[in-house]
Amino acid sequence: MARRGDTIELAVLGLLHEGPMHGYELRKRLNLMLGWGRVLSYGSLYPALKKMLRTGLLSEVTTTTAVTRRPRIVYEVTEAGHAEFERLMSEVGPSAWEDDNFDIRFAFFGRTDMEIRLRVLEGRRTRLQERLTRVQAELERTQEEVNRYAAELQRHGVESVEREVRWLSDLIQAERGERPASPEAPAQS
Amino acid sequence: MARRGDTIELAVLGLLHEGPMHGYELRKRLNLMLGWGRVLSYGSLYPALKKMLRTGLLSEVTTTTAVTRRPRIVYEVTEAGHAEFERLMSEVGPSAWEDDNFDIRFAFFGRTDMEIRLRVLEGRRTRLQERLTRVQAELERTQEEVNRYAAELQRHGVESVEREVRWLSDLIQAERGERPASPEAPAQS
DNA sequence: GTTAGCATGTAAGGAGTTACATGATTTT
DNA sequence: AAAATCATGTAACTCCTTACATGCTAAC
Repeated sequence: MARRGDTIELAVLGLLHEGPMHGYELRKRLNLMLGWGRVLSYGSLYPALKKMLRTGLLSEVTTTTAVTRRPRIVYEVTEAGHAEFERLMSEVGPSAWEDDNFDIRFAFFGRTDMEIRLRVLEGRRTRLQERLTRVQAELERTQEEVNRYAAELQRHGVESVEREVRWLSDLIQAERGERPASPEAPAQS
Repeated sequence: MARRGDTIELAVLGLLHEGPMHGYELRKRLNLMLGWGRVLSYGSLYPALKKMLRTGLLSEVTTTTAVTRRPRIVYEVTEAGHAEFERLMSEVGPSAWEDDNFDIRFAFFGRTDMEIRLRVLEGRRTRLQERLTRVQAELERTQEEVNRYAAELQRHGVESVEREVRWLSDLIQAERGERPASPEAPAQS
């Protein structure tokens, strides 16, 4: 099962699919990718890369091409790495719905089946809708709210989540429209 | 200076202002408050409360009222706690702009000056606009983007941030309109 | 030739989660 | 009387950041 911290691993495997890279560049691309607020530090990237070398998901590229370059370590994905990438991308459980995990997974959607994509999108949508229901119920219960600002924050929060739900719905429809969907339409999981 | 982890402290001080509470209830209210995804565990709340007792920000309420109740520990804010709350709320540096910190601060805006409110709102808006500019610049530079899904994610992200910027702008205008603003209008910090 | 940026790492520590441990009280 | 929920805590562990340490290369 995918633990929370597999996010970096998945991102690295996905990025390296586009071609071998060294750590410094990986960090830049990564920060752009999951870059809404979060910035990944060297202190967590490099150890992660080393671990992935140890566990055989990555291998060092033997720098045959240019001898003039300084000693930087270029990584590429191994067979085992590809397998792991596919295993992680096929996870459709809660770990795929958390914010960071979802974003990474989504970015690499092009390399999964439509069935998986739909399950992840629907899973996240359901999760968000549950949150919405719970918060709105709670809001009614505690309408003692004398606090204008707290109320405004809640309102804006609800609106943002509702917006994301609509976004997900559009994406789901688009996925379904793409191909006429298989005979046994997978509407409910 | 407010470190990242002062978030719980600020939230607890702010919530207890409404009246004494015990840990279990604080957690429920807290989770509702910063509850978009994050859930605070006992393992971090109780140690935090103990620490705040030690440092004198909170005191245990001597349960004079009901003797029938079971042994639960009710906390209230001390003088020092009130002072610390106000100190934290007056911080207008980067720590006030981070997502979680901002939300908590915003929820307690009713207990600060308009000047502080404006500075925090404007600070966050500026921060978001910077991010936006950086990401959009980066998007133009790397338009090699063959990846539909990654591009869609970026688009949605940009839109969300733009929406929050508009929200902040509305709030800032509302703050300014509330009172006709002081003679020396504080338009720029 | 010295500053700025590329590039890789390690050590210490912060902040919080999970899992464990315990017991009282209310509900069924 | 059992089960659910209220209520408080601790220990171990995870993930990550900050700060430190190092050295190469390009630009000025």
